[in-house]
Amino acid sequence: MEHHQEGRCENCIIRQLNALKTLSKEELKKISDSKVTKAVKKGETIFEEGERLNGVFCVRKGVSKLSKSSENGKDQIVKIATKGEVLGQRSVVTEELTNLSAVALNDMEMCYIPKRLLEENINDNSAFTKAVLVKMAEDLRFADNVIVNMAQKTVRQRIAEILLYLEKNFGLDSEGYIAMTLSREDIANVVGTAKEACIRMLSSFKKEELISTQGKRIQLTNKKALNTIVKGL
Amino acid sequence: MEHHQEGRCENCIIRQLNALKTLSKEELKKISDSKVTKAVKKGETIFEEGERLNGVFCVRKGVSKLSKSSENGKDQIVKIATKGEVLGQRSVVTEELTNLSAVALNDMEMCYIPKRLLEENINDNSAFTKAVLVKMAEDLRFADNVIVNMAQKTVRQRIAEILLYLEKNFGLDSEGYIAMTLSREDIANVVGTAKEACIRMLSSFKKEELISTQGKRIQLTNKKALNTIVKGL
DNA sequence: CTTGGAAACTGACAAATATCATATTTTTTA
DNA sequence: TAAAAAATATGATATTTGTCAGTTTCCAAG
Repeated sequence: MEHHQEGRCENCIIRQLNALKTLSKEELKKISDSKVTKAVKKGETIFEEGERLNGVFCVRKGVSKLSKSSENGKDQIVKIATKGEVLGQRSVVTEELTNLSAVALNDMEMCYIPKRLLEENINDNSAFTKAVLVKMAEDLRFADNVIVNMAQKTVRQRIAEILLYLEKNFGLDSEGYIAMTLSREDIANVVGTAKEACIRMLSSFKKEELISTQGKRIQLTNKKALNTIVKGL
Repeated sequence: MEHHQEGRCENCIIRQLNALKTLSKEELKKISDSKVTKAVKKGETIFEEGERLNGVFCVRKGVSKLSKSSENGKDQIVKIATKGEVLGQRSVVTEELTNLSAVALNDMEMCYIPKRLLEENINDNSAFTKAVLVKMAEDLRFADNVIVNMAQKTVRQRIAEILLYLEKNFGLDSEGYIAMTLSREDIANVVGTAKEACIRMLSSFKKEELISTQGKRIQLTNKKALNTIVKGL
């Protein structure tokens, strides 16, 4: 990972999205002075399960997957984090080792903010703490929903769901394909199934004319039907 | 549900376990004066998915299941909450409708603390906010682990796991059975499978002499083997 | 007690998913 | 651009899990 100083927190786009927005100009200045901007290339690891984190990473650009490997060696992607998301918050809050690994899905740019700068705010600035809390509460709700989906929905339903999710969150490229491409294996690791089962289901969707593909790019051609599948009909 | 004033927050046992421990005597007094103690009988609903909560529930006694129903009508139990747990925190923090339903698994006793009393502290008392935050961070880590288990482990592994979990968390009764009895259906709803599959797996464990049962009570007779199963061998 | 209803259990079968083997296509790199 | 590597695709088969249709056991109310 390459490091270089650059940009001011006061002007940071992601400030609109995360808890930093509750901080005053002076507080931000302080953080800005010690934060480090890092560029991470596609495929590189940002941190790994079990590491001790001494700070958090704000995603400025690019997309990262947060995953955990189970005893049998398979990876489970728990979350896909994009611009404005903060990685490693939980470990910093609880002072525990990381529970998840973070890997860049494309070229990324992120700010590393050392823990000690945040600790002051978490301990004394309740507006900041509350903003972090609200974010975590939302993450928890999201996680609970994922649990229900994993437990109660079929692979077919879950794959339909992630396709709609990807299009909704990343939009389309100039040719109408979902702007974010995940490998079939990553898709499988998000929905918790085998790579082959995932590929097969995509083929089936293709035959049913719900999607079309070009290489790893996917286009949703019948969203209404996909939505119906998600609901289990 | 029956309501009656009773007990002081200053003396509350659960104060040791949750964020209330960060509050001063005066702040606790204030809460104590407006909180309401409620008795909830086995099977009764504490709140239901989609309700607006105007406060939180501290569990003083008994056990509750937190569940969410999926589109196909099945229930998924996301968490089992016991003494010291606070229900409804997330909805109060985010000002959203509840995401989960809470139902008593046995006779319970809980304190209802109106939202407005907590809001003051969440907004101004950063030690309190941080305590709530840390708790939520732990819940989130737990939830991420559940996602991985659901996605990557077999029903056999997950049932072995919940049996060990129940024994570890609730201990044994006088005859060596797990002190907390869940119906087979509830167990199925925790591990995300059909009731029949759950019953069959328990029968199989019985034949393999890993457990023995009496009615709905379960005794673990070979924990080492159960642990091995959880790890996938 | 006894008895009616719920919960637990079992069997048979269907459907979904995993696994292994291999072919084909796409992407990367030399 | 060709060769190598990686990703995608598909077939065959085994395993797991779900569903439906019952029977048996348990337990609480009368």
